[in-house]
Amino acid sequence: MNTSFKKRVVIIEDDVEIRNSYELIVNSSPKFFVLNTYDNCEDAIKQIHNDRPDIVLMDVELSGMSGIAGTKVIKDKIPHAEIIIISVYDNSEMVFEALRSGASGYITKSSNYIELLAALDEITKGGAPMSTKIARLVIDTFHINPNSPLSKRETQILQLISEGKTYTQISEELFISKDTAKSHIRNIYSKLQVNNKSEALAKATSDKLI
Amino acid sequence: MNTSFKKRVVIIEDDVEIRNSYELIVNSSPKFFVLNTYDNCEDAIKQIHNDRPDIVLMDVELSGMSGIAGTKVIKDKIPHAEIIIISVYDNSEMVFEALRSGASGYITKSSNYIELLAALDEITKGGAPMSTKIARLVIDTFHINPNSPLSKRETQILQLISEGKTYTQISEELFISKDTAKSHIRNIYSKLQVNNKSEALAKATSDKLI
DNA sequence: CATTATATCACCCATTTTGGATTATTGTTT
DNA sequence: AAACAATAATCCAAAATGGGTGATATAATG
Repeated sequence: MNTSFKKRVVIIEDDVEIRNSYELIVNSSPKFFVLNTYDNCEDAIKQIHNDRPDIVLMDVELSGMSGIAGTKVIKDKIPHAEIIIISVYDNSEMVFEALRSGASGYITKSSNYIELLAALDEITKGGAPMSTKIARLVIDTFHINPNSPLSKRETQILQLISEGKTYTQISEELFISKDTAKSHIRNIYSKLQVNNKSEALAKATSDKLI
Repeated sequence: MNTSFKKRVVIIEDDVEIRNSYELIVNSSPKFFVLNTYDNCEDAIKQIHNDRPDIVLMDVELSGMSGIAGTKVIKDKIPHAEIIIISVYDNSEMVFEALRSGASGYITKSSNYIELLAALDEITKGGAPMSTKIARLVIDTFHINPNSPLSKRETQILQLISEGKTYTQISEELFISKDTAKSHIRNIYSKLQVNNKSEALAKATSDKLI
C-alpha cells in the first residue's frame, strides 16, 4: 500500500492492550498510519530520527521517563512533530504541565475510537484537540480576577512594575512624584501581603490581577 | 410556550441583519431563547439585571463601549453569565484581550448556524467554544521556549526570582554564596538584555522562558 | 588542544528599594 | 455630614540590588 501521503504516527503507551487498540484505530483511518509503537519513552526517543513521526500519541503515566519529560525531549529533537497527550487524569496541574512541555493536544483515556481519530484530524488541521472540560480549564487561566483588592491606580502601577519599570520611571510616566509612586507600591504590598516587586508579581500572576 | 427550562440568551450586535439572523438561529433551538437584543453595550448593561441572561452573544466591534469593555462590565454585574465573543477578527491580541476580559468562548462571524448553536451547546456543557485555529493560539501560549538562551542553573534561578525570592533566599536555597547568586543573575540580565528582576520577569514571560 | 560556556566565589561602590511614621487632599458612599 | 478609600507627599534609616572587575574550576565543543 502507498502510505507516502499518510500522516506518520508513533504511539508510546505501556499497556499492551491499549497500545494495540490505539494502533488498530489509527491504522483503520486512510489518513494515518502507525510507524512504530513503544512501551517507554527511552526506546521511542532512540528511534525518533528514523521514525520521523508527524504525530506522537503519548501516554503520561509511564515507567522510567514520564510522558511529560518525553514530550520535552521529542519536541527538542523534532520540533515539527505534534504531540497529543493521553492520560487518565485531567486535573489542571497535569494538563498545564503537559502543555508547557510542548504538547498540542490532551485527551483522556476514556476517549473512544471516534474521539481519538477526531483528535488526530484536528491536530492535522492545525488545531488543538482537547475535551470541553480541558478547553474550559485552559480558557479560565486567561480570566482576570474581577475581585481584585487593588484600586485602579494600584493596578495600573502594578502593570508598570510588571513591565520592569523602576519607581522613577513609574513616577515620570504617571506624572507623580517618586514618593507617591512609592506610597502606592507600599499599599500594593500591604494588600497583597508581599514585600518586594517580584513577590508582588508572583502574587499578581497567581491571582490574575493583571 | 413554556420557556422556563430554556437557557436565556441576550444578543449584542450592531448590524441589524446579523442581529436578527442570530436571533432566529438561537430561537430555532428548543434549548435556548432570546430574551432581548441590543445594538450597543450601554443599553444591554442597563437591562442586564432584568434580563438575567445565562449566555451573552457579544459582538466586539461596537460603537460606543467595545465588546471587550462590555464583557468586563457584564461579568462584574452577573458573574455567572457566560459570554461568547463573536468577531470578524481572530488575531491573537484580540482573542487574548477578549478572554482576559472574561469571555469563555470566541467564534468568528463566518460561523454558520450549526456552528453558532454548537457554541451555545458547548458553553452550556461547561466548555469553551472556539475554532481550531483559536484553540491552537491559546494552547501555544503555554509552550515553553525550547531555545532559551539560559543555562539550566540560570533558568532555575529565574524561576526562584519569579517566586519573589531575594538574592539571600536564593543563595540559601541553592547552597551557594550570595555573590554567586548575584553573578548568575547578572549573566541572566546580560543574556536577556535587561537591568532588573522585574524586567527579567517581563522578558521571561513574553519569551516563555519559565 | 584551544576555546567557550558554565558554575562558583569575592570585593567595592552607587543606586534603588524597602520599612516605618505622618500628614493632607480628593472623591465616594452611607 | 461623617466615614471611608484612594491618592499624594515628605522624612529618615536599613536592606537589597545593580554595575564594575576580577578569579578559579570544570565540562562541553569544535
